[in-house]
Formats: sequence, structure tokens, C-alpha cells
Amino acid sequence: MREFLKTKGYKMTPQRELVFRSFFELGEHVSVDELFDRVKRIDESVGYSTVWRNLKLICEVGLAREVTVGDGVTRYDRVTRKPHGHFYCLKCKSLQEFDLNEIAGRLSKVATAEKFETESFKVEIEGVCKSCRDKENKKAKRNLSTSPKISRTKPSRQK
Amino acid sequence: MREFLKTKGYKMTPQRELVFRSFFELGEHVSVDELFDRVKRIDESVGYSTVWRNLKLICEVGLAREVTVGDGVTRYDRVTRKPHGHFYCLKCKSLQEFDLNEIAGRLSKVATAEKFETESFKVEIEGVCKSCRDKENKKAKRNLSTSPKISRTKPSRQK
DNA sequence: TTTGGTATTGAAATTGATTTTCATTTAGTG
DNA sequence: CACTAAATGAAAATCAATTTCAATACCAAA
Ligand SMILES: [Mn+2]
Ligand SMILES: [Mn+2]
Ligand SMILES: [Zn+2]
Ligand SMILES: [Zn+2]
Repeated sequence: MREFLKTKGYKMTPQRELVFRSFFELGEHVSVDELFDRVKRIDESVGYSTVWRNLKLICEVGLAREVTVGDGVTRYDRVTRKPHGHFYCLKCKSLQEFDLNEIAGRLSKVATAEKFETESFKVEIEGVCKSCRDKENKKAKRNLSTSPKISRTKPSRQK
Repeated sequence: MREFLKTKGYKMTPQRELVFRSFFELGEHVSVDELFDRVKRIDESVGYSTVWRNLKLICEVGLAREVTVGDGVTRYDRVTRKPHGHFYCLKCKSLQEFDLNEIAGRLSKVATAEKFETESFKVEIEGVCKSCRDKENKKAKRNLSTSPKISRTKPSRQK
């Protein structure tokens, strides 16, 4: 790692070492805050901006990619596995991955047809995951006996 | 329109009227700022938050959808046409649409297979559009005669 | 037409994440 | 050891998105 960075003109530091290591331990869809928390637990003195900058660096050198989905926070995803899309559950905010094999092929075709030079795809499905749906169903059943009230509340305009 | 909103418990106002009308005139991938500018040109007194709120309202009642792509600003897309994806050109920041017909079908399948209840898709291709590529090529040709310099500048870490 | 209760508005303030600044420290090189 | 560029941490700046609040306007019911 140290060598790899050196070739690109970067130095190694204890903080960088720690951020990199922690990132690869956590791995999946980490946010800056999450990584910062974990790093802090090991070395209280590391600053937020250091974590942020090194996360950017990890992307810079091609070891991770930013993924923004659903809410307004950027997450960082290792680039080990092959291209994949993301399910985003609107209830529990969880992320699941799914394979993009055929879909990626089709997308490439579309891009070529439109003379567009593809750099990357982003495929995302928003909805409700199974476990959240199950919970809803249970709740619905429980309420069958109680008097069903019609909501008169105007739905909030804000997210 | 007035009636349509009334049934949902909303009132009509000159500002709202203006925002709605301006939005449907512009139509494609408008940002709050863009719409605000346009509205301002017609009625200087309309506030930013009014434009923002009414854009949200347009989504609320199902006439538009938010689309966030590339940079960090939310754009608003009419929901007239059928599901489509977006090409985002990293050079000129332009958006092009492409049809999602077969791809949407496949995505639905994937979702079903994973017991995921789909609410919406988001399909995006980032890259370089034809016209930007053409420009690049021209530039490259022009520079064939001049001495090619190797860049020693470390690429910026910031977006 | 007047009136009363809401919804809406505009300006300003707040939020929340990201990014930059800057003074200081440190890594890597010789 | 000494030098230079890179890296760090704290704080400040950005920037879009959202909320607050007092004033105003809509519109349904009298
Ligand atoms: Mn992922
Ligand atoms: Mn579109
Ligand atoms: Zn869920
Ligand atoms: Zn372009």
C-alpha cells in the first residue's frame, strides 16, 4: 500500500494508514461519519477532515467509488466486485446490492447507439425491502380488531 | 389546475400560478435556481422559498419527479413521458434522456426476485457526450504540431 | 359582502453535509 | 540532521435544502 501510494506521489502517515485500514475493514457503503467514528475509537486525535480527505484519496486511486442514494449523504463503496446496482429501502434506509450483468450490457448498447462514451453506470431501485414489508403486514393484522381511523392529516410536503 | 389543487386542499395564488406555468414552459430538468430566475423575470417580488415550495408541491401532486444526477443539485422532471434514464456528460454537464423500456422490465424482474417492492428506478450513465468528444478530437489534432508536454500536475482531489 | 380560519408568502435564519483555509507538523529524501 | 512538499486538525466557509415566523391572501361560510 505504502509503495502503491508512493508511486502516485503520496506519503504514508499513521492517520492515513488507519483510515485506509478501517475503510477496508468496514467495506460496504460507508459514510464519512461512520468511518470517522470507527477511526476515532482507535485514535481519538484523528480529525474529521483527515478521514474525509483520505476517503477521497481512496477514490482518487481507484479503490472505491462514491455512491449517493436515497438520503443526502455520500457513501463509499469498494470497487472489488463487478458492477452492481443498489436497492434502497425507503423505510429502513438499508442498501442491498444486485448484479448488473445483463443490464450493464444493455446499457452499454444504448450508450453506443447514442454515441455516448460511458464512464460509469448508476442503477438504483427504490422501494420497500422484504423485512419492512413483513413488519407492515404484521402491524396491519394487529390493527384489524381496533377501529380503523381515517387519517385527516394532510401529508407533509417535506421529505 | 385550480380545481385539481382544490380537491387536494390547496389554494391557488398568483405566485403559485406563475411558478406552475413557468415550470411547465421550461419543462426539462429544471433546478430551483433556474426556475427562480425565470419566475423573477416576470414577477420580481416572488421569493425563492415560494418557488422551492411549489416545485415540491408539483412533485407532491405527481406532476414532476426529482432527479439528482452528477453535481449536487436537484432537478425537476415532468412525468409526462414514460420511464427513461439519463446520460450525464461529465464535460458539459448536459443531460440526455434514453428509453428504459426493456431495461425497466429486467429491473422489475430483479426486484421481484429479491422480494423487493419497487417504488421507482433511477438509471444513469455518466460519460462524455458526442459533441464533447468531437471537440476533444479537434483540439488533439491542432496540438499534433506543437510539442506535447507531459503534465506534472497532480490531479485535483476536489470535484 | 363581510368575516374567520387556514394556507401561503417572503425574508431571514437554520441545517447538514461537504469542502476549504491556514498554521503547524511530519514523511521521505539525501 | 536539514530540507521541502505533503499531510494534518481545527475552524471557518460553502452551498443547497429546509424551516421559522410574522404578515398577508385565499376562499368558504355567514
Ligand atoms: Mn455497493
Ligand atoms: Mn428526464
Ligand atoms: Zn427496509
Ligand atoms: Zn458533453
